[in-house]
Amino acid sequence: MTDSAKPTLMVVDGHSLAYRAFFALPVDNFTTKDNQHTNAIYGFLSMLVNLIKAEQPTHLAIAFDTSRHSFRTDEYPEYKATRSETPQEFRGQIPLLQDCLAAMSIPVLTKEGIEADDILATLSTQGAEQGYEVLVVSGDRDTIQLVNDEITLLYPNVQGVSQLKRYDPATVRERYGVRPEQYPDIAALVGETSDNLPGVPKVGEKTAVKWLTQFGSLDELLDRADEIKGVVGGNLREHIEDVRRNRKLNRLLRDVELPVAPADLAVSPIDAQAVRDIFARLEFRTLLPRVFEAVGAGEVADDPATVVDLPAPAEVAADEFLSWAESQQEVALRLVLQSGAPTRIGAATETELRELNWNDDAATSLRGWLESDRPKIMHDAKPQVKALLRLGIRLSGLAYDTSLAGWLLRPSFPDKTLGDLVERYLGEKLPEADPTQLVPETEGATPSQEAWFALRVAAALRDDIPGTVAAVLTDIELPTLLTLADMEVAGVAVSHEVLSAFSSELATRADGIAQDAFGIVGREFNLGSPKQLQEVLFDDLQLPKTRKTKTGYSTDAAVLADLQESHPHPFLGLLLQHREATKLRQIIESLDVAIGPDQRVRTTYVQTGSQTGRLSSTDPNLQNIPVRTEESRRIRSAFRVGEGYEALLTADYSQIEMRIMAHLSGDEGLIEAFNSGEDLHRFVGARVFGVDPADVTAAMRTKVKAMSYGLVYGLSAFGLSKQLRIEQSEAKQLMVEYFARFGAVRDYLRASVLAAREVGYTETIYGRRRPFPDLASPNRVLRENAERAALNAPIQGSAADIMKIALFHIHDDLRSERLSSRVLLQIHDELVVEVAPGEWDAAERIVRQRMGDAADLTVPLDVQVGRGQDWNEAAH
DNA sequence: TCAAGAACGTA
DNA sequence: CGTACGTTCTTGAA
Repeated sequence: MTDSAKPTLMVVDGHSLAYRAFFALPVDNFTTKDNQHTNAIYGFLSMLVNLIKAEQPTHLAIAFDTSRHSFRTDEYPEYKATRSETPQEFRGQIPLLQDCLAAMSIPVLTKEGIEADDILATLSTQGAEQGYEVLVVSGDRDTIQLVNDEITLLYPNVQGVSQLKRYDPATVRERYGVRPEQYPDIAALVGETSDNLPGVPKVGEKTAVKWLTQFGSLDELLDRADEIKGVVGGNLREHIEDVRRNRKLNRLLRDVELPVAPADLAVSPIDAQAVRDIFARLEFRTLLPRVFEAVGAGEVADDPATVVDLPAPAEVAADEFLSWAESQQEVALRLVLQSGAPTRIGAATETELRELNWNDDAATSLRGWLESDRPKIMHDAKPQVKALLRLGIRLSGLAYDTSLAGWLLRPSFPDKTLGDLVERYLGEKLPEADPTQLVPETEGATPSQEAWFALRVAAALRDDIPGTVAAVLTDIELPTLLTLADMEVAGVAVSHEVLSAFSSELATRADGIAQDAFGIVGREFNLGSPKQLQEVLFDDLQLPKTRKTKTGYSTDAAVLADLQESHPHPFLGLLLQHREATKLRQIIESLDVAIGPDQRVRTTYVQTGSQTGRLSSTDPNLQNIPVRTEESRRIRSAFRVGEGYEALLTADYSQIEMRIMAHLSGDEGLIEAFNSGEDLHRFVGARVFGVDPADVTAAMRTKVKAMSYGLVYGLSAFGLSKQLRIEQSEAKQLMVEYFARFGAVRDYLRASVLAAREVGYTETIYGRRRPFPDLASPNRVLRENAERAALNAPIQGSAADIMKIALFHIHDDLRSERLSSRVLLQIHDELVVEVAPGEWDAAERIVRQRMGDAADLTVPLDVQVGRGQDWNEAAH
């Protein structure tokens, strides 16, 4: 059908399609480390690449509007006047998008006072006349008028920019019932709300089409308007001038003077390096190969980004490796592990790669160098450090960890693998063996090659990372990493006997409760299924519907408690008890299977696991072992002192976040509270309620306590009222009283969010940063969520910093004093230490001193220490 | 088999 | 309509 010899001209309305992409793609996933939004750019380019690949245009141009001002607004100032202002986040992306297009050698066309669609109309008309197959890509319906046998319109679906609908004359007739050139007549009659062009009231597409068919043309219709009967006829006669105006404005200009003709738009080779540079800046990784693929395979082969010249690794003997490593200023190091043991070791400088199999001989030869302070760069060092520790080798000289550095730079998008970082910071591809193939087609990188990549990523990161953040890496994170490695290798002793006894007790109880519950309901069902539970609650038992969730109605504990209050029912109590028993059992079960042959449980701390600087703990998570209820603490009593040790020591910071708040806000009342030695909530309660500290009742204390804690999270009167189960007005009043006494706290919180909006990130006391692009979001929900998180981040993050500093100092002190006592667990503001016989006093001294002195705040850091044979006992 | 959602444990 | 996490289970789609 199409003449393959015919050249294809594709003209695109850049503005309208980028705008659609802007709303289609979540901004969260498209924000660079310096808070540049890129969703519109990415969405547009992604669509363009698909188009180029599918349509193979020989000639291509993208047109943009210059501003909202055009000859149409001159003629009719209200034109498009109702459109809300385009968000700043969108407008800022247009110049960058144009830079991308320039790098891809795609002409960008604009003309002052002319809209993109007029440029499209002019070029497509010229193209059709000059024998091109023309494709118009636009999200503006006015371009339908351009469609003819030579010109096809590609129009985005409602879903977004990924799907484009093809309009040729037949499709237009099918969809709108008229020939393409008649579409503007319809639009003139119906009007276009988005352009603020009102049409004839009560006239929709159907009527318009009927009239046009009847009268043959718009002019004819308007001339004989008095022939139309009824209300619509009157409306038409009344709005006849509007229709003429609409028709005038929606006619696209086909004779705009342009500096280029279709022939000048021939697709030309892209500037691979320029594309790589700007994509690196915008942090596009997956797009790069797609662009190269779309523009032709020839370009890909020549492209250094996908085919990096890997230096060849030199296989050496251990002693050779050693003498080479010792002669280098700084090397990157990589150990390949299998089941937690090294199998191969590689190292690299910028130009030289050395590697060998790991064996006893290698261990003997390399131990000295590994344990020396000679600087070593690694990626995700912790597992490798642990592997060496298990062999009795204590790695030292860890100078850089690219995984940690990447996380510090962008804590919200952890680039997990070295490959991720290589793509982001080098714009290259780390060769990876296909894990799904037994005999991979592509070779993966060897350990020294991976080290070589890590070395170069480290260099790139060192350029990017701000000074204070770099200090957090060296002064806090790297020493913490080495400490965590020891803690993870040590593990904590857990008694299977204690756990399994409790577990079977709970199983029996859960079964009993379930039977009772089934008795009440009259049938058996799965209590753990929210779906079945809803049937029972709202159908069988006829209880009122609760808060909605995405999939139905909530049955969470808070909701059930409310329900129990308003509509008491024995089933509800049983359900809650059943939940509690089964939950505890689950936790016990997962803990039990994690107990190793030496009776110890080993967690993995994920150092890059949070956006605030906290650690997270997985497999199993030892940071969420129950503690709230007396019964649940039986689980903690299964964590006990290990063989050869004397006691467990627990040490926790009391109210560290409120202390940081006092420090950061400088609130004199709060500072006094902490210096007075009085119980914090009692002191605050006395101030807020205007009574003597001795006269603060339990209820008063509960209220100010909730308020104080809530502050750190950015609570609202609504949230506070819900938490305390009091009227919203009372909660509001409580907040007013609170801030009347502790106003500097509110001032600080406000100022800190404001400052974060200015610079785009928050900072802890030590300079750890967390970006918050959404603080500038026009979307209220997003913005307010960001505000609460931004308010919390410096506080939670500073607490995390302080604990890390205390932690590695304690670890280092215990080692340097040649003590066998060791830190086992960190639970955000608490440490668990296993104390060796005779070392209690020394251990306690070190812990108290290092935790108390970890930071120099305007208020003291209070540390509570406990001792016991198990974790529960030690907590007292 | 996998992903999403609900629920719930901790600080 | 209060921050930060991880795990378990169910469910529905693949």
